[in-house]
Amino acid sequence: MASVPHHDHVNHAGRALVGAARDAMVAGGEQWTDMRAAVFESLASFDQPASAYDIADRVSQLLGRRVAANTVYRILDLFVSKNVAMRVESRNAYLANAHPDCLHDCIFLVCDGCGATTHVDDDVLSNGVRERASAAGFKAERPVIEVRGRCSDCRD
Amino acid sequence: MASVPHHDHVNHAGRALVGAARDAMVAGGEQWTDMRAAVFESLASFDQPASAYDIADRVSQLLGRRVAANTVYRILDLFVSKNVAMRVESRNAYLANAHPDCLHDCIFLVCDGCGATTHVDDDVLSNGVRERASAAGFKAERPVIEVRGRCSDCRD
DNA sequence: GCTCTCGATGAGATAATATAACACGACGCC
DNA sequence: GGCGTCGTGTTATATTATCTCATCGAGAGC
Repeated sequence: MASVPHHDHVNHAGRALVGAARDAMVAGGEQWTDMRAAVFESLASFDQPASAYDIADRVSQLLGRRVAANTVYRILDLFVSKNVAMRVESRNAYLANAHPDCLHDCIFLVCDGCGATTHVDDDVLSNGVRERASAAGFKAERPVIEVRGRCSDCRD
Repeated sequence: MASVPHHDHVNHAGRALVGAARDAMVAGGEQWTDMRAAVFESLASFDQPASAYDIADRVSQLLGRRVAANTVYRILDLFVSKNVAMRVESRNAYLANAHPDCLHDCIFLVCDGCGATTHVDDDVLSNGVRERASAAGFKAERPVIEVRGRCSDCRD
């Protein structure tokens, strides 16, 4: 598989992930409030893309009080804009970003069997998509590349 | 721009488009009922991706009676499965397919200014995405490549 | 300390998108 | 006629997303 581009970022995990998210937010001029921390932790605690409502439930549990969806949406939108979370369009769901510090157009492999979603980067491909858009006179702002299919565990 | 792959299909328009859709459906072993024709015509009458509810409204108008969303969804799902329509995931909306007879993974350029969505094909890119998925042990079934941005009319 | 403003959150309502459950009629087949 | 399948109608409900306005606290300027 020598031809496949690799990714050698540190993949922040657990509390380190939270720290990386906080740093990225602060670096972007945003506050890191308790609520935002709670939303991020909840988001990161899923092993699959989570809907805003899933997250709202988990945040509510975490904080011991009811947190409304719109609070969660506001924060998720902010996270996405700061590259701390990513939205999986074809599932209307969100993922924590393991390396917010580095900017890629990412490619999601979304398993229709188990829902697991893996995230790969391939700048050659994503630049190709951007170039293809430019060639059509289009100013690419946010490429969305997601592949629906079956992960290795869920193939027949 | 000689390096950009082209597309030389006949782009069916108007009634010819409807005919192509009907043929594709029939070829796929599906019926072409009045309701399906009405949904397809309504879909094709939009110059932008249309939501199922937009379509339901237009079908209702066309038929002079109330047609419920789920009827439209059923038919749209069928259309998508037969490649007669396509779903734009990042807008929760649908487009008629101008050449149902030929199968591509398509790339949508979705303008966040005016909503216009153009459809390009680039088998080199889409195969690249499929290969990238395979390399990760993933069985690609439906690649989704959509680019959010600004069309040439809506750039600053 | 006081007040002003601003950003963050709370609360409730509502909109927009999508699916479920079940009934009914048309049609083909036996 | 009796049965099965397919397409649609009808109603209800689930899920996702946004809007509006109120409140609260931190910091700036005085």
